[in-house]
Amino acid sequence: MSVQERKERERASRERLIVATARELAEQQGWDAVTTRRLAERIEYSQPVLYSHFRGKREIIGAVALEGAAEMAAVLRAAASGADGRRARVAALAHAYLEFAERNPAVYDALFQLDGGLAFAQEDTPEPLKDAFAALLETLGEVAGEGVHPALFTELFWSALHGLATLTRAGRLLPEGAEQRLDLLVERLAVL
Amino acid sequence: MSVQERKERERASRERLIVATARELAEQQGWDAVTTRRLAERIEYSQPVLYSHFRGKREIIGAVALEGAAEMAAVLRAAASGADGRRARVAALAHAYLEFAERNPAVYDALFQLDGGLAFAQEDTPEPLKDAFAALLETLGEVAGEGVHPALFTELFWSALHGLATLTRAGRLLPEGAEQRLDLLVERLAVL
DNA sequence: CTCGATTGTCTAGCGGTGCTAGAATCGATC
DNA sequence: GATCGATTCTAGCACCGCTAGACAATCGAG
Repeated sequence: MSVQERKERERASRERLIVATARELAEQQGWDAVTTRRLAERIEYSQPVLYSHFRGKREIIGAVALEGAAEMAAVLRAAASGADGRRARVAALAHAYLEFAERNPAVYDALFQLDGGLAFAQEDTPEPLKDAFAALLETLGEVAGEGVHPALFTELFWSALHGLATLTRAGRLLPEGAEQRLDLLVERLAVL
Repeated sequence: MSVQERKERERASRERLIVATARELAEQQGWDAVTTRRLAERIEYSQPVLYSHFRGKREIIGAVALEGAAEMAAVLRAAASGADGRRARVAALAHAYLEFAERNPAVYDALFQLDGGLAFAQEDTPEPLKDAFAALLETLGEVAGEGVHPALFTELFWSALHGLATLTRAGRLLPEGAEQRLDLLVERLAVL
């Protein structure tokens, strides 16, 4: 059975290559540039090979999103654990979130702007997505305030971060106010 | 010169028809369904006619966005002026914003999710967009709090609303918490 | 009232997209 | 080394945004 195992390994490796290449191409030239033809060329296979791994382009986006969610969760936890005190932790978390969005725009788009065919806020939500939310919840749940459900507070705080991330990137907000907006958000929304 | 005037009127009327049809089609079946072919067929002209009015599809989206911005500004002002007291005004404004986004998803997408080729937060920003922001500012500027720049506070509050609007529509937030999230946002972020 | 010029609109087609049927090739097994 | 199943490729579909060039309708001058 070793032959079959080797084939499965190679297949899995090729799948990782597809996802990594899609992500790389998207970060370099935007998701519009990620066409099945270009992607196939970059991995040095023909187009139909992509469809033996994924149902379609949407699923490839979804795979990038899942990978990104796992990374984001790690980044958020690292930021939170590197700060002392509630206020500092929340500020570090918020800052890390926006920085992740800014440094990985294509991944952020895959997660929240594009249709990756992923389920959210329900039973069959993939684990990495639930975990990324959990990472937010761990820090934000502490500052929800009395009588406020931690998850609901986290949803609200997250929405604000998401709004800042997307509107900033779309050039809809004055760039010089970024830091002040973030301070204000932490100071006002969180019960410190 | 009456002939020329009539032609100009007819041309302007056809342009309105294009924008209205694009909007209608987008609300009915989503922006993906708004193709130049389908749009041309609906207005009973051939494709190239669209390009005698707009540089391309992006500009048509932009036209829908501008129309939507004007409507949104009116809706926001109406909501704010129909409430007494700061707290009620802010709550009414926020509620009206989210309701507009929910009831006009295609217009909201044209404004903030899709590329309509419009400038933002700078000199050459079209008037309706500046005015929609102004409508927010009129109510929110009052509750920025001491030492906080009203425009910056408005940007933050708007970001939170935008995040709630987009994440809600994408099914990323638990639907039953909508009202509570909104209450919390108003209560915490605004200085009442 | 006719005729040429101008304006307006359409047909047809370009290069691109996501995706797939069926041919061709590869490679493990006998 | 031949066979046969799994794998990969070639070629093509219907659709996309957009445009060149043919055509028709309209206008102004004689």
